[in-house]
Amino acid sequence: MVYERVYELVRLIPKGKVLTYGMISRKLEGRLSAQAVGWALRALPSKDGLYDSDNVPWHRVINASGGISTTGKATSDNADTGEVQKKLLRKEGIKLNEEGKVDLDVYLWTDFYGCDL
DNA sequence: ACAGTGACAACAT
DNA sequence: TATGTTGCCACTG
Repeated sequence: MVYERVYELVRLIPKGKVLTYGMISRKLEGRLSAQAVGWALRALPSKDGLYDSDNVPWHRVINASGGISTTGKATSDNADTGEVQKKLLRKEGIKLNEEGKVDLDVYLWTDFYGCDL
């Protein structure tokens, strides 16, 4: 399953850093569109074995503007994901600006392109 | 096999 | 600056 590549990548994000969907997409070199990266996380089970919300820091993945995309459209097992994500980010020391966005200049995981997978 | 369904991004008004 | 449009592609039933 291609989604698992995304999960593996997300698992490598250091605490206190974030990545954007587009960056992950580019890292996977066309295997997956930015949108598909989002779908992968959307499909991430809350607790179901190898890849779940316990060992995949999905909250460190945000959109190109540094914002949270979950939009409250969540499924039954992930209701208020947007708020949860903000909380988790703050817990890791990531501060959000007035618009509730992450400051990419500060928290973006720039070494990402140097890491291999 | 087929259609519906999405946590996005880049570009064009 | 703010919307609209288009390309995107794996997963599920």
